[in-house]
Amino acid sequence: MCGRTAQGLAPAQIRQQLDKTLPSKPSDSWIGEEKYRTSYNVAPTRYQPVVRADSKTNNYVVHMMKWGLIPRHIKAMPDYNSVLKSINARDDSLFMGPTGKAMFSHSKNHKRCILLAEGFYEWRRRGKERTPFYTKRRDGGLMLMAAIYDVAQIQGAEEPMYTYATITTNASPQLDWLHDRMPVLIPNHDHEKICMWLDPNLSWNSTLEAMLKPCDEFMEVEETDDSTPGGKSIKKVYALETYQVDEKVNSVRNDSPDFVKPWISSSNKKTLNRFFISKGDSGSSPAAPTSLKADFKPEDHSSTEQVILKNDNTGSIIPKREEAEEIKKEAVDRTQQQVPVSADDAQRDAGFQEQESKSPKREQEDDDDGELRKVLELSRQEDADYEPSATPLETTPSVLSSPRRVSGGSACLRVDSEGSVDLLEKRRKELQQEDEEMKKEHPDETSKSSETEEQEKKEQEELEKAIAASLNGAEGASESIYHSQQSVGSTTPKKDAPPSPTMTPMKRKPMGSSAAASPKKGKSSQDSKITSFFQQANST
DNA sequence: CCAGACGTTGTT
DNA sequence: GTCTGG
DNA sequence: CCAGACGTTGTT
DNA sequence: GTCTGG
Repeated sequence: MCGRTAQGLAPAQIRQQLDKTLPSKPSDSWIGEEKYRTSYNVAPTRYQPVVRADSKTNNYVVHMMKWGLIPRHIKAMPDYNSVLKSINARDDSLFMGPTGKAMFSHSKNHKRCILLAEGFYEWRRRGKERTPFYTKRRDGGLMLMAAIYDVAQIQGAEEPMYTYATITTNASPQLDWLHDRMPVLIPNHDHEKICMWLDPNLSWNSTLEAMLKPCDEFMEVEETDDSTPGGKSIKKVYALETYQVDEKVNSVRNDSPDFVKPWISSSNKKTLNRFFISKGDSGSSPAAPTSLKADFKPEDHSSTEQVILKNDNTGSIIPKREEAEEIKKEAVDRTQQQVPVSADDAQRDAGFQEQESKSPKREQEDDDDGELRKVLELSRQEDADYEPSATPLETTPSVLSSPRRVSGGSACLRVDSEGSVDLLEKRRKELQQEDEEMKKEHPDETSKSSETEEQEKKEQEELEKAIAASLNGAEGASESIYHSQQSVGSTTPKKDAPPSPTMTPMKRKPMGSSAAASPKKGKSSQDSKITSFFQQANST
């Protein structure tokens, strides 16, 4: 996960954002600034700006580092695969549990840093199909991705090599439709946490450990209440928004500001259309976020809902009927010509084009908008009784509360008490047993056909959620958390925290005692590669 | 003491 | 480098 | 992370 | 399939 990021800000803009974000003003020095290139398609092995503490100047510095952690004791250039495998560090690898890991110990104690990204890409997988989605902060602020770095003296290289790895954790309930992992984010306005994370003299402790959880940040937005004309209220929405983007982002050779803008795929158009034809709705439509209470003004960075829904400060994010046509049209136009929609965007786009002027032109969108126009035409007719769908996602909470989702769980991995692994193991066995019993009692439900059916249904729900996210930013996702109040990943540092019933499926076994119980897979070839990774160092 | 491991993701 | 296992 | 390449010998 | 390149 999290193998691609975006950072389209100019250095001056990054500095400006940083001033707002860091507890103290960072030093003006930006190590390796000449390596910086704005890019909306940042892949592993590329240099990116991270913030770290500089113990010499006792200040924060921005430092261009290479994505893919190479530990300090590596002396020879590691092979390609090894580097690739170190672009992320799992949060549970950092815990000092019964099976503490050696590899990251130096970094986690003394070399924590923050990657300065604007957002990250994630590919949603459905079978062999991969669809890129982009996730960014709703307020357009910097996305502070928790990371660790290290300095390696590679034989033959003149300069010491600064490399980093972002830390991953379980996906939040708002994002787990997309993927089961996500980067650990540090809340932009929590100076204390930022300060602690960057403190090189602060060794690993429970407070730091508690930061390693899925993003559960919400931000307040003002909404106008249609049922009470003129009335305004404060609503909390998830701090991140996610939407589908252009598949051109797949290839790292491509780069464009368009990659971080919403993109409606033709396969989604049909489903999209259903939202607009949604019928049988009351007049109580959810309102739009009109102004953000956070420090970042919406006009600082293009905000998706403004872009797509042409938010006009009068309130409703759900378009009035006549507006709906224009919105849909605009969506078409965007997929077709991808016009910059705000002055800020235009400015940024211009800057980007200037920077990338010599890069080959990407081919014009070959979209079959004719088909979409037909669909829209159709919708216009069927649309006589168009009413905005209050919550297109009303059907989706079942996804979150589905029993299947409950099986497994890894949250208690972050608990470092003795016996936590046993607890986990126990819980896991319980769940497995439940699964077995389910199969016995309802063999039909577990039969392949109905399973496939269920899968398809789930996928459809997810698709709708994805599209809703595409249209409404995090609006839809935030809706779902109201229904499942428990925040999945917000594990307390408490030692005996029981597994949460809403935990996401466990994809990985705990290491150590329990892992020893199951026979290891035959991956000797890989082992030898791993070994070579670490031995290259010591051999010289 | 020395030897050996040390990573992630995606598959199903 | 640093931790575990023998 | 995804896309794209993936070979040798002998000749000038 | 597997490896490298970006």
